[in-house]
Amino acid sequence: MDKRNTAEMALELGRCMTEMKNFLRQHIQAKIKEHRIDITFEMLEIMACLWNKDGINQQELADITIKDKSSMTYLVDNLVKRNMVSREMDTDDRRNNLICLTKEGRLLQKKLHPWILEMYDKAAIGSRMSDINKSIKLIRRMTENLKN
Amino acid sequence: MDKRNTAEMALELGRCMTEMKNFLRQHIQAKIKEHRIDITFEMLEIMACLWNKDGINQQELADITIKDKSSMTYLVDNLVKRNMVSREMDTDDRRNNLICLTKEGRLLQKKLHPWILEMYDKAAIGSRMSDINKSIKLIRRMTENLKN
DNA sequence: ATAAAATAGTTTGATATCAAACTATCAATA
DNA sequence: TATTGATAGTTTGATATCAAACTATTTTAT
Repeated sequence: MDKRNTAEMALELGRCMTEMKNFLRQHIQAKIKEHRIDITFEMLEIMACLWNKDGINQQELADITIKDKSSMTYLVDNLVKRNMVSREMDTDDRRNNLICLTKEGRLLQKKLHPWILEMYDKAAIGSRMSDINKSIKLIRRMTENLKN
Repeated sequence: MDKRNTAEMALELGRCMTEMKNFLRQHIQAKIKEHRIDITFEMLEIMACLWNKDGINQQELADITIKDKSSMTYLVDNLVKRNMVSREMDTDDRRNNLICLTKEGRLLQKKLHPWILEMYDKAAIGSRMSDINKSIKLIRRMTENLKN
């Protein structure tokens, strides 16, 4: 596909990114189903953050996952219902809900986290770290450009 | 942000991509509001396809925009309500709905399309076409890896 | 010290997405 | 030509997103 100018290429880049995310989503959904786990892809995104760093607040989770804070209320509600996390009051700043993994939440990590990393590894096959890094920088610059 | 392995970098890449898309979305939404136009970002994605090639069917639109075909039914319904497009029966293959721009749809193109391209141009400032192309290839390879 | 601004979270209603089941039409083939 | 499979589109119900208005708390500035 030959694009004539940078605008068209940026558009094509956006398309690829969406396509990749969709495939990733489908794969992970399939794996979740295969493991008979009652959770969605979006909830799993939250869990993955917590496996990395437990006990952070909803806003931080929203920033990391690039989601709206009202979506976060919704998703955390659902994770609480599934006994994966609990909301703990932050005594230092009472505006915060600290989201903490339950025992069940950590159990899920053992089951799924290695597999998720493996999936990303698979995606990255044949790509040099320096090249991935360049792409990250490129996209970050584009985002910055849009901000101004 | 220093990542230790390719899996983490692929993850970070995904994050950047989502972030960029969100910013783009916000900018475009703001512009739509400024112009007092009754349309959403998602509907505009469809319109942009049609400005490029009019009279294609819903499945093709879904493939280009990476959307579900049921989402397409929904979005085209809404564009028809707004008099931006019409559904025309394809006499060669009666399974197809050919989606055609109305006069109003083409009028919107004059108003918004140059501005949208300008927005992508702005995003691409400071990036070489060859670099954008490398990123596209990288992401396409990752998607291919996931397929197998 | 207090008023104003910023931040975290919730709620609401509109919009969009997704998967799965369904209808209608076309294509392949035996 | 009759059956089977593939494709385009719709419908449904569950899920997720988004913006905007709102409450509660904390921070900043006067």
